[in-house]
Amino acid sequence: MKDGEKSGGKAGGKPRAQPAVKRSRIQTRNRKRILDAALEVFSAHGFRGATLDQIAAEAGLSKPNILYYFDGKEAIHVTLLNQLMETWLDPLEQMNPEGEPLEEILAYVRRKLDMAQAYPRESRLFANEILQGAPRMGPHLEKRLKPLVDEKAALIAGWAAAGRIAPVDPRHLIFSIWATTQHYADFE
Amino acid sequence: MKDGEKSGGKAGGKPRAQPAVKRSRIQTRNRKRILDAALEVFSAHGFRGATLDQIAAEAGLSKPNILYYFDGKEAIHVTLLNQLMETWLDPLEQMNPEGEPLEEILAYVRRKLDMAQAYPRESRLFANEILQGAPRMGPHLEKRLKPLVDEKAALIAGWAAAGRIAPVDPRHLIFSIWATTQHYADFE
DNA sequence: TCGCTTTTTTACCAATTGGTAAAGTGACGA
DNA sequence: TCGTCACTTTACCAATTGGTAAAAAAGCGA
Repeated sequence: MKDGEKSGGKAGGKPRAQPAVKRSRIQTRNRKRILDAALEVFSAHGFRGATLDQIAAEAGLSKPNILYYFDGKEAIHVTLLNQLMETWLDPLEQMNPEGEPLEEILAYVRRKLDMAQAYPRESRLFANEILQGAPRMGPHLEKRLKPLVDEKAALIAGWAAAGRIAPVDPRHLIFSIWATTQHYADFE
Repeated sequence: MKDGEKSGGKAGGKPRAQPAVKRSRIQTRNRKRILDAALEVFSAHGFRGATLDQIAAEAGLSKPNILYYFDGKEAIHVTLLNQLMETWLDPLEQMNPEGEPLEEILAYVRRKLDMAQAYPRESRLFANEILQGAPRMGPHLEKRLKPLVDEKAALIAGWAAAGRIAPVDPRHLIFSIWATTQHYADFE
């Protein structure tokens, strides 16, 4: 998982993603600048509240220049979301089926909390997207998040069934951990 | 707490709030329609994502007609927030200092959860506002929310000090209750 | 029914916003 | 040194959006 674009021209035109995504030094640098700026602006104002002008100003580039690197406002947002999805899911992913149940769960909470404090903008970005019903995250939600949650929920359910932890609804547990840690990020 | 406007013309002009807010049947009905529509639209799209046209359509009124009743988009939003603030704070307010500590806290959680499920739009409205840093709620936050939280936090701290409940940071407790219940509303 | 007030509509704006076309600039290999 | 291609800027647009002015249409008390 790295980009988020659907396709692209073949050669002459714009430098969009492609099976073999060769990127010049300038492209790498400017795409990074744009995504950094977009994270700042989107997380502060939400998708609709953010403007390309703000992102451009924050990135130190002109608006048309930004549209040279991305297909549009939505493409920037989608790219950002997809790129951060892995980081976002990582704490849950790391939960180890072989570990000591309670310890694993607490470690997960700790990782989530650390992340929410270390990356409040990323947290807000996701919170905002979820509040709007995740209109630009649908495919990825289904493909990555849901299977992962299913898997870990089954794991926790197994622990509970084996009497190794108190019986809880695993989904509710995961869910309230999200909610709490995310809100700590929201308030900084 | 009822309105949210700052002042208003004296007689002939528009029907804004005033020391003595006499409202005709039509005014009462249409203001209600507008605020209902605004709750729907603002909670779904956030402040900047919502448009007056959407609110007007939802309310079944024309845009200029809406601006006859409210000073502008922001005034509608502020009025809505202030009007719902009491409802919003009510569950916490009801926490009884004389009651059995654990029971009171659990009852509070239950009330919050009930409310989040019964009024998901209101919950989302607040969540959205908080995510943006509560730019249109500042004064009320300070004046109502903060004192109330201070009061109840002190209460919980007292219970903990007296050994009647396990020692916890009261603010964190209140906070995580908010977070969790609110997120249940976000996902419906 | 008349005359006055309240409410609603019609017809507009100016500003903002996402986006484009095309000309210009610069780096770099032949 | 020249041509080519990658990158940037300038100059625009069309659509949307919050908001206004003023005319038209209800309401309504006397």
